[in-house]
Amino acid sequence: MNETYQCQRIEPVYYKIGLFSKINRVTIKALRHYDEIGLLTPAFIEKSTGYRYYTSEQLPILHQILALREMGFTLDEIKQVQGGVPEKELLQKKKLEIIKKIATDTLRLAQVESYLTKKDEDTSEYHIILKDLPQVIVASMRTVIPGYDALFDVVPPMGAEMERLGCVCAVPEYCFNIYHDGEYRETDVDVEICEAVTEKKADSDMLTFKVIDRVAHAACVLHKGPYEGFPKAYNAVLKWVKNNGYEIIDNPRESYIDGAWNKDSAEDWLTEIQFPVSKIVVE
Amino acid sequence: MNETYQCQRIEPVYYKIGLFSKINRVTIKALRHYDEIGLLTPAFIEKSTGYRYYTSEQLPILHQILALREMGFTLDEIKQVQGGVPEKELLQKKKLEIIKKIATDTLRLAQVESYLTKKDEDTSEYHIILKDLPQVIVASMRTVIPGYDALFDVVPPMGAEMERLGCVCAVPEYCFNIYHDGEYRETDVDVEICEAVTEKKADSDMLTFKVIDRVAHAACVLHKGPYEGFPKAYNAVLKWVKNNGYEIIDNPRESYIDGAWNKDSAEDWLTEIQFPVSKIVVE
DNA sequence: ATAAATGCTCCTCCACGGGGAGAGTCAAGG
DNA sequence: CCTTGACTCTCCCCGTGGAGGAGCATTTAT
Repeated sequence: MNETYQCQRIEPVYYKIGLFSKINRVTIKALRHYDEIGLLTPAFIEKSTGYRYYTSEQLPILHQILALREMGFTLDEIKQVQGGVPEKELLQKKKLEIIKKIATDTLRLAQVESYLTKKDEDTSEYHIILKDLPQVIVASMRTVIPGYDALFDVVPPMGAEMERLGCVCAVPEYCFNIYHDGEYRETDVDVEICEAVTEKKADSDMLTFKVIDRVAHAACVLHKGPYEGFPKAYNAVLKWVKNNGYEIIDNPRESYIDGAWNKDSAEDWLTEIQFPVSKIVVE
Repeated sequence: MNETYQCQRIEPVYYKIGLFSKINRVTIKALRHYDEIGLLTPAFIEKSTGYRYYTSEQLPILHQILALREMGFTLDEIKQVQGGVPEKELLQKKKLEIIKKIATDTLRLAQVESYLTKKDEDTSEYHIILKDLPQVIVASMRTVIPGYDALFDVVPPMGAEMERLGCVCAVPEYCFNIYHDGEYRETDVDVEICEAVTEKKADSDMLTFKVIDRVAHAACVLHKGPYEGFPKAYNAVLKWVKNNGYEIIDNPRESYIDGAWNKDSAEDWLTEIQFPVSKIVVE
């Protein structure tokens, strides 16, 4: 039989995998994969050779698979559709999924861009991350000090008082300051020094015990080096918060990790600045 | 040594993996994984037990990792950053990546939505996919026929003529019509019947041979059943094209896959409708 | 008859871990 | 000193959606 015009009448009943893949612009690998997972079984497989043979009846199924795949469905979801799960339901679900993905990507984009612009003016190495701060019980001492240096004078007595009351520090250790002034100031600073403990004790003149609620989202930055560098770190966080569509919902905390008590060089001091924030809802 | 206020002065030099994971809200699995791939090595690993011990010096590195990860960097890319590859470059690259991803997701969203609205009014099962139609050599016969039924009268003589000229059909077989009327009409239809062949022959009165250029993007839909159903299929494609931000750039093709020549029942006929399209660029 | 093209199965790889098995370690309390 | 429970270790399999390749069988064309 020659291969001339007859081809229009004599349909090649079976397509081998290579031809079928060319017709539909799908890779052979993919077709075999679909067979493997039972998504698209060839019309016929010759037992002796294992060759897969497809017919035009597989075309609509394959088209459906390709269409759904393009829309971002996983092969498993496509299988569900074939299994009779209402397509509409899955489409709705998928729609929400995509919307969510676009939202997170948009956020990422903003983040990357905020990094890029920050880099332009300032080569600092701040990395802002969002954290979830758990609820803690703290021993708290609120006082007004003449300046930041005075911190070193008030902390040791606080430690002594905690010992006297039999406090046990929480693990992980968490010691932080909250500044209650609405603005940055160098003198007469209204500061609250908090130390996480395992349980409440009776309040004393110096100390009060309280529960500090969980903060679902806090923009945090690690600052390495002496405390003079704090303003830069604060600026980095503030800029990030602005650029990424958050707003500050509470006073920031300074959490002391490494300091004079365990590191000789001020260059090795480590502090984390934590800003409770909340996503601004745009409508 | 008791565990009271002293904790502020006696830094636990080493954090075990569990504590370190709690402090930073990272899973233990992830920390071990980072160690494995050399992204964040613990400060010290005890040889006898294999326990990993971290110190506060790992904190900034981990923060950087987390920040970059949140921005969508892969661990490998983060490793490159640590290896000295300029961060800025990668950020730029990542930015473009994200923009691209948002674009495709937006497209997907449009597609899903177009499906959802279509489903509301019409339970048809059309799946539109984008294809890349390759360049082909065709034997072409352009003629005006009184009506669609007349197609069956003109195709057989065309086959005979092809045989006379010694044509060899291409594999995969590709036989399609192009309608040159600007609008839909029932009578005096200007149709061009094309059949892909392996090489050009001399033109005859009936046939001309030509090369049909590749079409980078064609919106395609498979129609199963008799030809009366075509309008619905056309509508589905047209709606899809509109909803997904494409425009039609050429006449549609009807590609015949199964028909009267090999299927007894008209319900089994299979035709693909192909619209050359192009993405509308929004600026 | 022989060579080229095509087909087959089986394997590893990608990113980012999750989940669990089975075993070894650490700290506190009795 | 012993137990208990919490913690840690390594090792292995699982998931996406295939890509890439090795090694071997089959078909097709010259």
